[in-house]
Amino acid sequence: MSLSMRDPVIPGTSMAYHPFLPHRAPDFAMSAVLGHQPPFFPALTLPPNGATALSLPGALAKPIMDQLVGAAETGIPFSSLGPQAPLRPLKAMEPEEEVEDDPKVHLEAKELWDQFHKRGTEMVITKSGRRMFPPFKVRCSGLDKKAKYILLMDIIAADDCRYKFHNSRWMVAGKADPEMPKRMYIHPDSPATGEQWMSKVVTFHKLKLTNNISDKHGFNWPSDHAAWQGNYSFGTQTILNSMHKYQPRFHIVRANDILKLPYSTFRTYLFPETEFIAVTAYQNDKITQLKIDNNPFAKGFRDTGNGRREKRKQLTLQSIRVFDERHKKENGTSDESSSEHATFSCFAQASSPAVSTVGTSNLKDLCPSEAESDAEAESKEELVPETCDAAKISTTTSEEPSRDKGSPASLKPHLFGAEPSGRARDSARPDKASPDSRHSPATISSSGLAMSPFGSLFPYPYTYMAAAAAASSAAASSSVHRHPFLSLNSMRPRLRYSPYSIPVPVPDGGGLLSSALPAMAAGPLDAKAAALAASPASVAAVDSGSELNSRSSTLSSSSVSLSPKLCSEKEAATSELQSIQRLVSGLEAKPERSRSGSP
DNA sequence: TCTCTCACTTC
DNA sequence: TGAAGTGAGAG
Repeated sequence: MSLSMRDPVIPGTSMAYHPFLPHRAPDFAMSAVLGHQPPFFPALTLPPNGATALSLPGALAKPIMDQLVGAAETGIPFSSLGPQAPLRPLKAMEPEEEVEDDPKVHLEAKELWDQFHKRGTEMVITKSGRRMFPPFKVRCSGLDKKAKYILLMDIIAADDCRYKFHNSRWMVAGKADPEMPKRMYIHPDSPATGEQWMSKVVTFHKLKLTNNISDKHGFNWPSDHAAWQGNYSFGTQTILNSMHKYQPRFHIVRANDILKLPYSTFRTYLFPETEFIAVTAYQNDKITQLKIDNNPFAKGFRDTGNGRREKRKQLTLQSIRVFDERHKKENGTSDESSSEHATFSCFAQASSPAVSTVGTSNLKDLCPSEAESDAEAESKEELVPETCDAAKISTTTSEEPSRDKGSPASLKPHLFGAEPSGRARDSARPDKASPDSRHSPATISSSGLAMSPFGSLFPYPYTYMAAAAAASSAAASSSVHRHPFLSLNSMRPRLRYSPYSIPVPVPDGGGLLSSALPAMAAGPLDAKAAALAASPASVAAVDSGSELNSRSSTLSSSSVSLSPKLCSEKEAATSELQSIQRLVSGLEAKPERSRSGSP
């Protein structure tokens, strides 16, 4: 029983979406119901507001990443820190005075990202790790100045395809390779106050991309808490598959301690223009040139200057001219002008409303196949400017609350772009002022997304503008229909998504940590199980099931079998519970886990 | 396709 | 000054 790496891309429940999700969270929750405490949480006590939290005395405080990395590098198995470290329960976690926040995130250097995106951004991955360029930078606003936040970033597979660069364009070359271990990058300044975050551009330039599955820059969560196992690890390098398409995600978590992450609400933001294909060597010359032109470190390769590129150019200039002359005479024309847009086709298509389909999910719609004719490609090129214009509407995303828990049908316009998102949304939310031009005019409820019975792409403008996926639902575990833009989720005001909930009393007016989904609080496992059989309509009330509904209703070619999954989950739940019992009883040694994680 | 080394860059 | 970040290009 294991979710695929790409699972979070799939629209689903906010719970299922949670990056750490705890595909085994329900198991743990069940154990809690039965009175078992998670292993390594020696004296777990529940704070008065119902939240469950622990903190490490300073040891894991800021800068979190440095210390986590340090622990990893010094060979200290992080998983061993749990029982040995002086864990202490948060005694009286006073219900904080929680100032309402309404985070908005603005992508920095959007124009540059757009330039790359329309050509099909490539990011080089190496064994030792390469940085992203352009670097992922955002500016936050709307945070509670005094509250502390942890900012994170991860990169998820954008679809289920493997690509190849053929005839100057990216084409689908088959099904995606097996997923790599998932990694979450915690911004090294975390946690910091909202004021601090808002005072500067938050940059994730230190995150590196690698194709080295043995990479040692990752480490598991310092606990054998079931919810953390086998899902995400943390690290400064994220492992990707070459020739696969990826989508970076940005997360805001209101929490003053990293150990509260599993219990906290994630607000997730996607910027479609940051999508890219991982490569070990650049495929598209235009991307190479863009990198050279814009990356300071690549200055030496610019035409202007005395770098080796210039020297080399001079040396080969003559031979190139001879070749060009001959080539033109033979072909009469050059494909130079068309290749630029052509290379973008697979990117543009993935986000263009024009290619949304109604009906079952069709990979070919997501990823242009090689069989696609040039004529078709040409026609798609015309979409490019339009799509880009839509993208320019805003780079600021907002996690907007949704009060729309309507039926799937009522949400279809959001999903398929039948009408401008703002209109549809505004009509459903008359009390919500029209968003300004910088902010998302659209808000999609998680249930709506999850309930999409068609598996079609989310229209680009909508997804783009409503990228706030707070709680964003990107979850789910379908191996076929997954698209980050579908992972939009919003909830009724202030009802934020909690990674998983522990079934404890949740008093009204509780803090952030008490915002677990009611359905899950009532019994996560049961809720999930119920959701398995739920009809699309019923999912509106059971967020945790939306993932599954989405899966069952959208995948025509999915290999996922729901019932077996449920069975296996229950079996695993039982096994997990037994394991926890043994651990609590000290009868079982902690399993040593690979720091780099395993798929 | 991928890995490694190189010359060149920034910081 | 040196560590680290670049794409090129050979293999």
